[in-house]
Amino acid sequence: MMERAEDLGLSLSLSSSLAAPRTHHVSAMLLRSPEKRFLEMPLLPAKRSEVTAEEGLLRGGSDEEDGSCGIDGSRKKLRLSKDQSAVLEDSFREHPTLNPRQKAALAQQLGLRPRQVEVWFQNRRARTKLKQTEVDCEFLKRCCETLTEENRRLQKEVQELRALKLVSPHLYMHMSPPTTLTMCPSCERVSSSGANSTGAAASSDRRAGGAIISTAAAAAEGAAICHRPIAVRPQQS
DNA sequence: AGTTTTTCTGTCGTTACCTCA
DNA sequence: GGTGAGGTAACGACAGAAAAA
Repeated sequence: MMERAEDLGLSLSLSSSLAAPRTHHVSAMLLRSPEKRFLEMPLLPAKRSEVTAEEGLLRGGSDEEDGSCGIDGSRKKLRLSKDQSAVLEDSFREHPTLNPRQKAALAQQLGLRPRQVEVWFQNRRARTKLKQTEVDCEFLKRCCETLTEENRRLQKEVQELRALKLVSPHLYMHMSPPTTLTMCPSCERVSSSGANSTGAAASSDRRAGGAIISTAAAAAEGAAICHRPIAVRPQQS
């Protein structure tokens, strides 16, 4: 609450009551988004860069303070310096989420507004998640290929055994037929090693811990166990 | 102690600016 | 110089948790 007040003076968009920010956001949105603006305020300029300085103030006010707003009210896009990015990256590696104190300290250290640091972390988390999703996707694709290949191999084996049965039944009789093609019981959570992991780590949205847990990593544990048939074992009768 | 309201902070989806090929 | 793609800062909407009333 108190730390939140630090932001207050710097960004109007973070004002405190629920109703106020909402209405403020709405007006900001109307000024910012061409489509919605068209729906409700068709006379306003169509592009953000065409928004006047007065409207720029309505939009948030804080831009004025850091000089990121042009004379015409258009907001110049801030490009973080390499040093700033490096510090933020380091900080992110240390803790992907910031408490208000850390945020303020970081902002001060970098000469940015706390809101900017906050946004940077939000975007950084989003990027990390996106990347992880891509990795997960790639991994699952490979799993699928492996399973397909395995399936193909086993089907072939079955065909061969059937052929053998037809050609030389007596020989076949000596080797007891495979009774079952059993999938790993870990699918049913019986495995000793990774039984719990698949479900438990299914979600990669972990707020409190801050750590992003890979779904693929979780799946990997499960998959490594369950996609492999335990045995096609002749059963002694 | 339980309920409602407020505040804060997270994700998600999107926009728009900027750079580069 | 114009253009499209990709990266990313910034934003609004919304949800959920915690604190306050």
